[in-house]
Amino acid sequence: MTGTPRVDTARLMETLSLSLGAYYGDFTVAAASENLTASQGKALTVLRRGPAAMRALATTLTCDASNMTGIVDRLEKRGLVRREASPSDRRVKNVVLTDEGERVADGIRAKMRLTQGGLDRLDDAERAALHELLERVFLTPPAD
Amino acid sequence: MTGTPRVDTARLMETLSLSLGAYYGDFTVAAASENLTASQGKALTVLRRGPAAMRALATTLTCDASNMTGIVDRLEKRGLVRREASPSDRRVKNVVLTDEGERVADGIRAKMRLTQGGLDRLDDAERAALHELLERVFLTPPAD
DNA sequence: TATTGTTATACTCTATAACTATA
DNA sequence: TATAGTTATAGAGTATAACAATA
Repeated sequence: MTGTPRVDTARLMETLSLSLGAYYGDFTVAAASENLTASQGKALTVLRRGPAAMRALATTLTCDASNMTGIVDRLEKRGLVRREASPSDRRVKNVVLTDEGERVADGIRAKMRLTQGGLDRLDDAERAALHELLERVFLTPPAD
Repeated sequence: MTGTPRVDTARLMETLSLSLGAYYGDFTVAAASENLTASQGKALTVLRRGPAAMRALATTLTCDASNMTGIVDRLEKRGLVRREASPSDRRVKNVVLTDEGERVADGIRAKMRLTQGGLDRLDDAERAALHELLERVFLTPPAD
């Protein structure tokens, strides 16, 4: 058997770019339906994994630390997160998702209809394959 | 054989979020190294596929049409794109990549080291599988 | 000395609404 | 009437540089 035709890097990057655009568009619409910007929604999504210091949050969102102040300010004003002083290091402030914030974060994911619908097209084996391939490509630290 | 354990939707969405976040971070850093914002880099990437009207560009980038004016203004000022009057409809302006713009767009993709390195870990069959899965999930119109 | 979070600043992105020139 | 592109405007994101508090 000849198998599937070879997919060169340029084509794969193009497909990744288009896929990301579709995912990000879906996410942005879902966040907007909760009256949140994409950055605010992204911050909530990250915080679903647990509390994080301002600095760590900025690193995860790949933006400068100074940006987090305004983003967290707006989320805090809406009662979606709160700042907590770190017991171990008085310079550090941990950002924690409130119950309302958790509810909104769940709502965003639930509203990502295009992505959910796309994933529904895959059977169990395909879902497992996609999961593993993504982990290999993006979430494995470089051998170095 | 029991096969791979089942990957539920929540877990797959989480991995997608992290993976595409990594891709987007890689892209943003690459664009910044060419002194471009992510939106400007995205516009160049889209234009690599061919000229596009302002409106079509806005639709592809999922932003309001009014935003394109400023983005294209800045790209044009740097000589990376140019506006061309459409011969068929005098209201329409087609945005075209200049040679310099094409060079810069290629440069961005070449500098996405993390993504390229990640893709290098896959063999031909795995690359083909990833490509097909992404197309199925994100680039196939909903059955409706 | 180095680090955390904040502030001040300047520029860019973003949506909404109103305008113009075409169709 | 409807559509393409632009302008004006206001709010939000973004990086840089400088600062106070703490390590």
